[in-house]
Amino acid sequence: MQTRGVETQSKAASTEGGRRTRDRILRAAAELMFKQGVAGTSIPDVQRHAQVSASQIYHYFGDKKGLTAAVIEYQSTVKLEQQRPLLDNLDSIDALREWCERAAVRLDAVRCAGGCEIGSLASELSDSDPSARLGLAKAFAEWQAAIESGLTRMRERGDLPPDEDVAALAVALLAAIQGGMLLSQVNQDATPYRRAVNVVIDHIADRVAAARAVRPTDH
Amino acid sequence: MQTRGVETQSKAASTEGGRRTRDRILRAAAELMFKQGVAGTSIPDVQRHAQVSASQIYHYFGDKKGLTAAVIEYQSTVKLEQQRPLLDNLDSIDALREWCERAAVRLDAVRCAGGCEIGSLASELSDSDPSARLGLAKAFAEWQAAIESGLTRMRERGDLPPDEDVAALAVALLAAIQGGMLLSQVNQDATPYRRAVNVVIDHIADRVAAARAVRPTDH
DNA sequence: ACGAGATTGGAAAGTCAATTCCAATGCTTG
DNA sequence: CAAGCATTGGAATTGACTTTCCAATCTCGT
Repeated sequence: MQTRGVETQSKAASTEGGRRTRDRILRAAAELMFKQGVAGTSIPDVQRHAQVSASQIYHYFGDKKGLTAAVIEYQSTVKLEQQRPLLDNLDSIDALREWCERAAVRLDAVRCAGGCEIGSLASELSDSDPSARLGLAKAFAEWQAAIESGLTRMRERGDLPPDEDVAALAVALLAAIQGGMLLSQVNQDATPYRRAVNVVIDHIADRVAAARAVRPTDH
Repeated sequence: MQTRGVETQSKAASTEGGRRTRDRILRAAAELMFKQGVAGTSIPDVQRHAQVSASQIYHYFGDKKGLTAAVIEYQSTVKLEQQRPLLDNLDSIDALREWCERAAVRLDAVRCAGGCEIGSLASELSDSDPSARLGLAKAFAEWQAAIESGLTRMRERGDLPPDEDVAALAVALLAAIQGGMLLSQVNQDATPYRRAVNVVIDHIADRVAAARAVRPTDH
């Protein structure tokens, strides 16, 4: 429980029905804000999509900013949870490739619409909504930490050179994912994403090879 | 002169004064849309900033979509022109580093606000405005072509292996730039951008080393 | 069953944006 | 200079959106 300033805070639901309503609103808002952007999503839009009245939205989320904040938190946790099994085991080249390819398949499925759920929100809100920016920074940090943790294990295991800057590699991979998704979104084709990500992973693979060269046969 | 559909087209100015007005509007709109996003920039905003009346904007650009399209074209050409001398000579590791570092310095100067002029527009408009998407895709394509062209020269010169996939490297660098700028924007710190870009350039440098290994002493 | 708080519907206020319109002024060309 | 088009100012229209408000209705513990 952090100290909050004047910011609006969303209220939890007390009853079962309320919980379902709140959830319905959140899901609808998340979907719409992803597909049309935050500014492009009006409260009436959310009302229609979630089949609720305006008062319900304002009851649970205070105002649009509160709803947006809730959507950010929702998307962050959802994306993290979806990838949890993979995210916790990014300690091999194959695992990295598998994880990134999973995202590529999703891109294909939606014709690259929307790009990254978090990235799109970040681009739209970072400069205008400081508290949103913090939430998004946290989401990216968790992602980065997951990658870095896997790379660190590889380094400890000797798959990467002892002096390898795994933090830089993690940032580079995250950037490749975000930038790749943006390029794919603009081109409506997942190829740029795949290329960008694969180049970075190739680079990591080269580092693995470099580590092997020093300790040729360890396992 | 391309075949246009129902799209609004911006009208050129006939008089000198008109030209200056049109320019003032364009510059103001570009700046505001960059700093606040397209949706966050209203026509009255542009009016105030450019010191013009509403009719002048509608006179020269038809409607907001037309103004947005003009801004996209404007930003594309401006960014390209700004970097022209560097862009045309991206045929060495040093040149690549210099070019990317130039952007990093700009990021520092604005505390990473706004990210990339083109990237931000791309993220906001790609899914909602098809013709904007095309314009942005073109801008990215020109950038990618410039990088690829430099890398191709390096390959022809023997600085890169003959079978090196320079298109993939170019996309990867562009993605690192875009993704890195996004991460830097969210974190209000240019470090992520620098790390992401440097990792990719390091990778290219490794490839140069690989090419040298095959033809040790050529020059 | 009763009362408090939770939840809901829907109207209404207030704001602001996009766009249109028309009248006025300026410039250019014959 | 006079007609004609370019340019400009500013009001008016229209519509949408955010948010508030109040009067129901519902739920739940006691």
